[in-house]
Amino acid sequence: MKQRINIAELARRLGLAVSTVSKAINDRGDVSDATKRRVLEAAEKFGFSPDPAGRRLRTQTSETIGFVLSPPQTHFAHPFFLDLLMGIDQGLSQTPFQLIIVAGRTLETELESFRRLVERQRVDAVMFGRTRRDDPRVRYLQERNVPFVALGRSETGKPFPFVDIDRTVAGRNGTARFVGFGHRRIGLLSTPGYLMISHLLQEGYRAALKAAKLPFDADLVVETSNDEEGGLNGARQLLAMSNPPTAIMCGHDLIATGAMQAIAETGRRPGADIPVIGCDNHPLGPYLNPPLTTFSAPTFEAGRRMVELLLALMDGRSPKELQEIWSPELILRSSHGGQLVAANEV
Amino acid sequence: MKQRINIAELARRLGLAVSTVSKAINDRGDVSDATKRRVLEAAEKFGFSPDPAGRRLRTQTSETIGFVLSPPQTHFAHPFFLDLLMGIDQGLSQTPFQLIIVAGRTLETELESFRRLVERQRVDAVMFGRTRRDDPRVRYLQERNVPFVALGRSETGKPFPFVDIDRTVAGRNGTARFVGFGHRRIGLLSTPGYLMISHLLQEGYRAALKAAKLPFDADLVVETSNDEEGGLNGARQLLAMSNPPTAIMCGHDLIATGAMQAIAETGRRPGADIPVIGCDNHPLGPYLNPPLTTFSAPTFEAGRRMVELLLALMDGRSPKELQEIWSPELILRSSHGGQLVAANEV
DNA sequence: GAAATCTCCGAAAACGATTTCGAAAATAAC
DNA sequence: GTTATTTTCGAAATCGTTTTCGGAGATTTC
Repeated sequence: MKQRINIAELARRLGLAVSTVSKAINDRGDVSDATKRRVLEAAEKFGFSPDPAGRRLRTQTSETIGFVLSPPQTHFAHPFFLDLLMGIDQGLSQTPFQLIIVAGRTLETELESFRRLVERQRVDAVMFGRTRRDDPRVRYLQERNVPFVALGRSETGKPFPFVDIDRTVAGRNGTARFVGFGHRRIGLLSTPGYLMISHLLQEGYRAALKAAKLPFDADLVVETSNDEEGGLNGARQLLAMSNPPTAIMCGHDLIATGAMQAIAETGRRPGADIPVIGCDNHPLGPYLNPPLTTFSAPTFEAGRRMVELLLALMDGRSPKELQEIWSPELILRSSHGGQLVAANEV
Repeated sequence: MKQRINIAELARRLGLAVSTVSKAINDRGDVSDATKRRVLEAAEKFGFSPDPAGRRLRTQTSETIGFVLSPPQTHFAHPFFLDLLMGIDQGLSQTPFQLIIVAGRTLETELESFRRLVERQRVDAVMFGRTRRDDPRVRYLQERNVPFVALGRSETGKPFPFVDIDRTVAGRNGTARFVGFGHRRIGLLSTPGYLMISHLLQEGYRAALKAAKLPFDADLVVETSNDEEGGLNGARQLLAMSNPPTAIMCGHDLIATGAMQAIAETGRRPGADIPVIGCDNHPLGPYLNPPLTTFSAPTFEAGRRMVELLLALMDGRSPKELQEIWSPELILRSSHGGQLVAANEV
């Protein structure tokens, strides 16, 4: 292990005072350009960089932000989140902040993860996703006054910064597209409605039905887990109805994947016989059978933007002006069914 | 923001000395059970927990370990790594260590990420994956004497701890299975051979050929990028040969996905006409067309185990006894082709 | 050329914990 | 009851940095 040098030693070698060296390195005023240069060069030469422990102690800032992976993400599943992480990291790389991640184990202990993060580890800020309509995490963080930004909005508490990829437009436009193709009974496979994205998806779905003056049938929407298995089971349930849907809108590509499987099980062709649309543009979507029509989800960009919003927030900007809702775009492949009616989307 | 209390204030309220409180909290000897209990209760009551900044400064340990995501992982792709991360986090959750992750941007700046992590951020240890035959990261970390454990072995430097999911057996058993079905020209779609996993895969492939007394044809192995597109292009190249392979072994399920696409493009049926086997048990494998035969990759468990190895290493155990090679298991679905010869795997 | 004003630099005080080492109190030994 | 030994506690040093504030020395102003 190479010998490490501290600021006092560096000052000694330079014949300067510690304070001067510190100011030079942190570019605070009160030090001439000449000595600043001299210090910087020496720091480079001797491989000095301030020990974060000392700095943190003095400045009372950890220069870390915490990210909590929500419980249902455990085990495989969503490339989505990896992409989000990469975006966040990308954004953070321009700042002095470090990203520390922890995975919430279960829904019950999830808040505990937040507490550990802010009360023990003392991160400067927090990020998370999978917001819920009523979200205890939002309440907790606002109560303790810790800066945070979420992926997704919520109905909880005072305004907070977020980036939200709007599931309403996915629900509305997807459903409307089916309507345009002449479908009158459209199934919706969604994750539980307490999740914000699911709630919004269902809202969009209803809005599209209403616009088309179609009745809402509660039996046509089933809430499942956000994975292939959920899609499989949910679609089986829909298809077993006496009056089954003729098209299925899904809250996620993984759900759509399972749904197409279920459709194939009944001897019908997913896409051609029963069209399906998913959400979030899973990378393997184009390789499914048939290739999956879906809605875009620029997760990487969202992550990067979340960092910007967080920085702005910590810089004193008002949360209200730090809320962004992004519209996903329809990505047409072929699972959405025939080209009967060409362009009829809302 | 709730008022935070420090150890001095807690000691004052208890009528004890700071040192006593500290010892009680860290369970160092030299303090009676009675006062220890008293201190612990008071800490709980007043919501005190030691400021990590102070502790780190004094103990000269950061209690963080860094994980570097390798560059090619950027943008979507591998659920693999998320799973690994979850495993690592799971393992770490029993320890005082925090996980901080950074994403190496490009191969050139990757070492820079390591340097920042150990020289500036001063993590106590490091983890990474995607080892290479000649791996500068290994060299750097060993040189600086920082504890680390890798996912995958390497040919670089002195022994170090790792968990390796053995690609040799995937290459050998996959190829052997094709041989058992009577194939004599077997294609191999691998990632570049400087990656350890690819090198091992190719070794396994050659071993199987040798065992079956089949000639090795360099034209039959093509190195591509580790994603769907790589598989697509690689398989196109193989199929365009004057004497194309009749079966294709792939270094990853994503590659296999692209390969099956390429096969379908030529009007042949992947699986039935040209069988394909992948690696790493991608969660969507069962939903591909046809369902993908692959090799298991218990990434979550590997992550958890890596943490245990790391802890053992930091506890003074010799690196040599902290190396584990796990054999992946064949997961039969149907893309490996006909049941011509029933059970003929090695 | 003296006074006023700027520029730089340095001494010392935090920040909050852990750890060493010596002292006091409690217990044991005789 | 005195001494020896063990147990329990406390004072102070230390980790490495940033920041405040005062004081030289250089520069300008009249």
